[in-house]
Amino acid sequence: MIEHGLKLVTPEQEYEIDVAPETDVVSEIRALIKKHNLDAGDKLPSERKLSEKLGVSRNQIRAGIQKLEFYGIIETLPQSGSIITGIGVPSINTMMNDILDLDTPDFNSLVETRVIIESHAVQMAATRCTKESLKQLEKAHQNFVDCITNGLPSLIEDMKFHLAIVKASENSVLYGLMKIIVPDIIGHFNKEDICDRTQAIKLVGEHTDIVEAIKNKKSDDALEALNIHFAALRKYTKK
Amino acid sequence: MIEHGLKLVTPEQEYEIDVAPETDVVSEIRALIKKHNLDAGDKLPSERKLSEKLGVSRNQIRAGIQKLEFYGIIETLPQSGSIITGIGVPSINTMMNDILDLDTPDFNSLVETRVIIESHAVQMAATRCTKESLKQLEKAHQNFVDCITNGLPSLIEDMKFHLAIVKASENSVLYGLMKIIVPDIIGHFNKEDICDRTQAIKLVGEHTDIVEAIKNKKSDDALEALNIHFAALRKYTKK
DNA sequence: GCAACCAGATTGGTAAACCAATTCATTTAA
DNA sequence: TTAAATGAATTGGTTTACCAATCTGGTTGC
Repeated sequence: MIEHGLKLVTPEQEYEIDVAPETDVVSEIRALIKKHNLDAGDKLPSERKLSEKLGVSRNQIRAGIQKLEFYGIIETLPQSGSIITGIGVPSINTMMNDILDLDTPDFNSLVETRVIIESHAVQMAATRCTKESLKQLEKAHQNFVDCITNGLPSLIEDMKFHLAIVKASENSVLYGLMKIIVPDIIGHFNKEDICDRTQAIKLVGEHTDIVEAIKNKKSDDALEALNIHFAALRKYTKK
Repeated sequence: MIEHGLKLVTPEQEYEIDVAPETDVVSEIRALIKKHNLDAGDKLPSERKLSEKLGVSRNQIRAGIQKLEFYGIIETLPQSGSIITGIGVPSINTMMNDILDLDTPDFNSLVETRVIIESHAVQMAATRCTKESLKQLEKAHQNFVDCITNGLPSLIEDMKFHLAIVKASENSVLYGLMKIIVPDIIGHFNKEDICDRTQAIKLVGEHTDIVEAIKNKKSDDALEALNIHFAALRKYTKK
């Protein structure tokens, strides 16, 4: 059964890459979001309005919205409307469970993969990150620090920081994959509910080291700083 | 605009991991596929039949089928029915374009990411692959060899082989991510249409080296063999 | 015997009507 | 003046019925 997941296509068939159906409803809606500068939390026009505005049936609008919802870009509330979440990350939990036959996407695989991605990303970031993504990285770092100093839950901000690292790698695919993984990481950590003040402060220092290394274009230092960061983190989770 | 992709959630909210709605239609259909031992090419029962059988409205059935179709698990033909493709890999092309605002998911990022994933996977496979996944790897290798010797297009089988390597790493997440990437790799390579007999034979040798290294649990050798393989491949694509 | 053909049943796709929950402006009572 | 109450309008969700393409199986004509 599982092997079916491996089968890409029978050899004699031509492999058809599904090129997007062009003026797709999804694209239209996305364009509309962009055009109206809709932010996270804003409401989308009602399905009927969209149906009329885009000149397609409400069914198609609904299909598009459902897809967007699956992506995690919007969330639709019954009898109320669809709002923009700005999350935009499908959880690999459900996705993997649907695509593969994974019974339990194990945490070790998750962490292992995360370490692989970030280890490369941090070096790539140090060698080639742009001014813009560096700025975003520092901003994410600052947000994390603020969270810690104010005693607020910092897990999300922590992941955002790490996401910013991968983004700074300027590798769009790697960034995309990281985005797919992140919700699962957060989910697993949330279960264990890690929150230790002294540890948190240590994390800030480690984050700072990483940022500094990237800023100074020291690829090796960045990797080392990341490894230190992960070592602490790993020991902490291996309880 | 793009930054929205980074926003996971506003700090004050609780992060809600979407646990699957249990007896989802998708799961039911998947269970049905498994139960009836449906293979690729087989037809799914009609929407109406499914609706009656599962005791839910046809709309829900349609939604589930659409999701399955998005996953690439099934394909639905108008006025005919839905057939099982067995592909089961969503194209990151459309997905990334929808999730992020990537205008052009660049090929370099794709290859770079692939190299990263496989480099680790091949080592992990050498150290910890099971008898079962090793068997699958060898089978995939044999399929590729057959394709080459028969002069058939081998790109798909090639990717299946590499997929089998990652699967042998016994890291489910890494395997999942690889599956997401593969269609795009195939798509890009298809455009360039690489098919050189002498090159192909060389590829077979390189594949063999990789398999042997994994079989002998030689992690370093496996990585080296993979690097050689990629070096040739890269030079070839860098035209 | 065999191929072409032609209805009727079946399919996924679509549109419209309906439902219940929510929203929101207006009214009403304190 | 303010806050609770109300009801019409609006929302997403669901059901229903219908459409056109397809498939199926038997019949017809050669």
